[in-house]
Amino acid sequence: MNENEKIPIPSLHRLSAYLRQLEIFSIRNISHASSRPLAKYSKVGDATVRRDLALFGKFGRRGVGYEVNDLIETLRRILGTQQQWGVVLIGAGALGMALMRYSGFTQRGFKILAAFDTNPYMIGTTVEDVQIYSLDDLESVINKTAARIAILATPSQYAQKITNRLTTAGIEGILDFATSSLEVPSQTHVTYVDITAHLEELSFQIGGNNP
Amino acid sequence: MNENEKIPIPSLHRLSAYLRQLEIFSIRNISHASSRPLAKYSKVGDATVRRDLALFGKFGRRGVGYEVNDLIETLRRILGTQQQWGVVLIGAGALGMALMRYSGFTQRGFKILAAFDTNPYMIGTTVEDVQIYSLDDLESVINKTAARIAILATPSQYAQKITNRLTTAGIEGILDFATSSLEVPSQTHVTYVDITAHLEELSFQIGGNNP
DNA sequence: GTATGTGAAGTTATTCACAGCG
DNA sequence: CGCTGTGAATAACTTCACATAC
Repeated sequence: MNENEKIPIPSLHRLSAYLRQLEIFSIRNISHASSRPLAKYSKVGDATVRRDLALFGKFGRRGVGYEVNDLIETLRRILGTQQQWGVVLIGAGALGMALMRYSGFTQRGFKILAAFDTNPYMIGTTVEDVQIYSLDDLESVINKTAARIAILATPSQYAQKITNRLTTAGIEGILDFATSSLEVPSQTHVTYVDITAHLEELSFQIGGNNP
Repeated sequence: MNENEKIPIPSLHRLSAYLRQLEIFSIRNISHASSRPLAKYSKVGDATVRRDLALFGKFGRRGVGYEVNDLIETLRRILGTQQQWGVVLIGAGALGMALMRYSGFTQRGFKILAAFDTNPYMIGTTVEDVQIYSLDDLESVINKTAARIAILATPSQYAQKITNRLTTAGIEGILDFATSSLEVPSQTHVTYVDITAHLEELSFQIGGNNP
């Protein structure tokens, strides 16, 4: 309801989960969904779904639920993905390639505008219409493309130096696949994808149940 | 301290973060670390680091801090990654390729023993010593290799059916890159990596600061 | 009848603050 | 004196439960 209220991070992540689920409902031509089915896929109660949405407004109808396509639009507006975000990808190795080949980003509001690498055999080539530039051209290409988000898919040891260049060049958000924590100016946002940490979570949980 | 106490998931994830940081300290030959530097890289206070570790025991020395290599060993024992876990990879597309080529898993206790795909041109080939099998052979290879963890890197629409086969075949933990939520037996553990959700988090945070 | 939106209650997680040990 | 380990306090998050609207 109050747009300026502070949003709990767990709520924010669940909004993405609701959106994924709603997109599936939409494809199946399901026109309405109540909080119960939306909750089912997020390991929370239905009250939490309603509470999460209530952080931003009243979108449901009592006795009916939420209109699927409306709520999709609303969530995209909340998350800011009704507009298309320009993204640059640093590192065109195996992971970078996988990201360029994944078409889901574009559908969801994120367009990879350019990729960068230091491998001279790659520079100048394109992958899925994404041109690979020399890392030397990082600043100029960011400037030209007006990209605001960067995905870091480089070896960890280069991550901090590249991050410094990215923030100086005006990048406002960084998604980091490297495992070391980055230092950034306070106005820059960073989020981490640590696949190993997820595997460790599984290892712990499996181990704990097998004493 | 109490091994059977329930561990908060956020604490568990931070243990992985501490471990990453300690591995870096170890490489730099830093022998001791106090809770402060470990906290610095996890956006929490130093008391939280001590609290997280206290869930499992007393590992520090007052006035000194924690012995880096000892704590690495302790965290690996807690997380269960002193042993090597056998992992199967479902889907040898761009993402699966990237995962096979990433050497960090093996160093951290996770060994990809086999990969599966439906593409006949890939079946029978190997990538980084990992053999790619037909999806038809899923059960027999899981049985032969005794893998306990699976990584799902297939298109979303196949994820649930494959998951059913995985759990029947005895897989105990699943790391899912697909975006739809999986139904699994209660004893099976699942964790999700949703890259789009991370980008949406950035979009929200950048948008919120630029009204 | 059904399902939202929300005060109140309950639960879980984090931080404070300091005694106590090296 | 520095830093851990932890009881007590605080903050954050989730769920309950129900009045309210369709």
